[in-house]
Amino acid sequence: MQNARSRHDSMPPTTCDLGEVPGFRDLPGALLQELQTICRKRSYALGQTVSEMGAQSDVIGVVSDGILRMQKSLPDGRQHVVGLLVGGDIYGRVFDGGSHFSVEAASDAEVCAFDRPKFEALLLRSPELDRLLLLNMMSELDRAHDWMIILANPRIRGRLAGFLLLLCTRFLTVDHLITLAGRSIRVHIPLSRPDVAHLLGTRVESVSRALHSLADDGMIEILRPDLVDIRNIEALSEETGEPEMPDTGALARLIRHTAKRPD
Amino acid sequence: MQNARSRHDSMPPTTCDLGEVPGFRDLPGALLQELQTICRKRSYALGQTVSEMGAQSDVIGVVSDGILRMQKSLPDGRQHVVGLLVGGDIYGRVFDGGSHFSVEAASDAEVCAFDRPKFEALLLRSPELDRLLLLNMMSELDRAHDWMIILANPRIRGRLAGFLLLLCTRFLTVDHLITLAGRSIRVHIPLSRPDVAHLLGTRVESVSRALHSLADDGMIEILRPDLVDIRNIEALSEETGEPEMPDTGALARLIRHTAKRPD
DNA sequence: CGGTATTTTGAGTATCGTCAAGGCCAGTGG
DNA sequence: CCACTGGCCTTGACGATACTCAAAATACCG
Repeated sequence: MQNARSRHDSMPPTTCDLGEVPGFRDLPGALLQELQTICRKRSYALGQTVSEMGAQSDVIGVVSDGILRMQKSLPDGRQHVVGLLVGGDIYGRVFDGGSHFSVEAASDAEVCAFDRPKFEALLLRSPELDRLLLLNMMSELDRAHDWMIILANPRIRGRLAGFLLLLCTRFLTVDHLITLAGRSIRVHIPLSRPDVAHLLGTRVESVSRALHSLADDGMIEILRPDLVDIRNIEALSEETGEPEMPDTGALARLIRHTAKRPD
Repeated sequence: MQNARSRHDSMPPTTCDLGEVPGFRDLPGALLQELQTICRKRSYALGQTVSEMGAQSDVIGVVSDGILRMQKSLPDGRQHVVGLLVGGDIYGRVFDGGSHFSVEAASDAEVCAFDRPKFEALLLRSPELDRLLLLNMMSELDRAHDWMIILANPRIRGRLAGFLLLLCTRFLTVDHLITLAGRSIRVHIPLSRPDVAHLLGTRVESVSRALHSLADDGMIEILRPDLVDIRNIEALSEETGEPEMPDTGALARLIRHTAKRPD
């Protein structure tokens, strides 16, 4: 973690192009300009700490590329993942409210970092930015609820199925995490087994077994530990028991996409 | 559900006293006045539907008394609780963002209902109100994360312990849900067994067994199915495995409160 | 007091957690 | 270059836990 260049500057911080970031690109030009002036681009390598839980980092961040993970630090030193952040997502304790989690890079990632006081000042002056933040918060809350429903599945297989489907729907638009390979959906899992296990409330062995169990039933194919092909998304969806899928629309499109090719 | 008076008017709607509601009582007087003029008090009986998931209810609500539950409706008709709302909590799809859940009364409850367009207009003019909403959202998100951690506990006993502790810390300031009886904490569980079971990702039988298991170990005492005394909150806290408790401060105060009386 | 719904208990089975061992891969140092 | 180390993933065996099904007991309501 300290071996290469130190903490925050694997790359020299520069202004970043917010026009590229989903959500921000629709903001009025003048506001965008102003945001540009108070932001610095920062790059993080996989595993680097972006923001500590305890310390008041006084930074508001917007993910511009890659994936970050929110996690709560447990007193015993372990970390518990409570969510993932992708392009356009905002983190940081605005107005000192909530957000008592730390942030780590789940892949090589880039963020736009804002000085908190300046960001808050701008927030008070700009209804558009304020609204963006509010909506962001709301969808974050929605996603947390989706997580809860997945976690509430009594069977590991079901939880894992829900997890995979969540990755599909959430990361469909993002990056190179989801690709369509033939008539199956290729999903990259941006978490290590221990993290997945902890997130799903189980152990690594169970995750491994459940994953291979799904593979044995032909629903998925395991290409690498962190790369699986979904061959039968409908079966996977039924596996969750509760067809309460996040964003059924996107899922439906995916299904049609994969079903379009006969045989 | 339709047997008594119809949907929204068990009591004639009147203006409500926002000065009583936590969070709102600290708002500037002028703003409070303005809020008063666009709100209507509504009363709901236990089990009544406050807000449907699909329908754009065009209402922003603030809980003034009692407990509501947020829940997602599953296609198979069942409902999955994803959170509880108490005095001061805000619900409704502001700016049409997120919040795709329905709301039901978990007890007899009162809410202040705002007309959505008017509320949003006021929101744009008032930084204080906006900030209140944002902070509310953030703490809601935090709580969802707490739920996730509880749900991620591999053992039912642990999940149930976390659930009880969450009730303690969250409802400490609220209503008559938490009372101090002798040197133990009396907790009212505002959910039926099926709801608790579904929320914790298990079955009613397991909930019952886990509850009685905790009782056998002397950590709690079951007075009624929905009323338990916590006799040893520290043991209960350890039971969760992950001392990642929500709001350790309030918990600590509780512990001190119960520990103060020697025998 | 009876009827219904909810909660609890019981028995059997499936699932999952636990412990232990082995394979795979990357980084390290000889 | 290669053995070594450590982390991660997988597999196996066993015991504990939790789910399923069924029935009894309790609470709730008129």
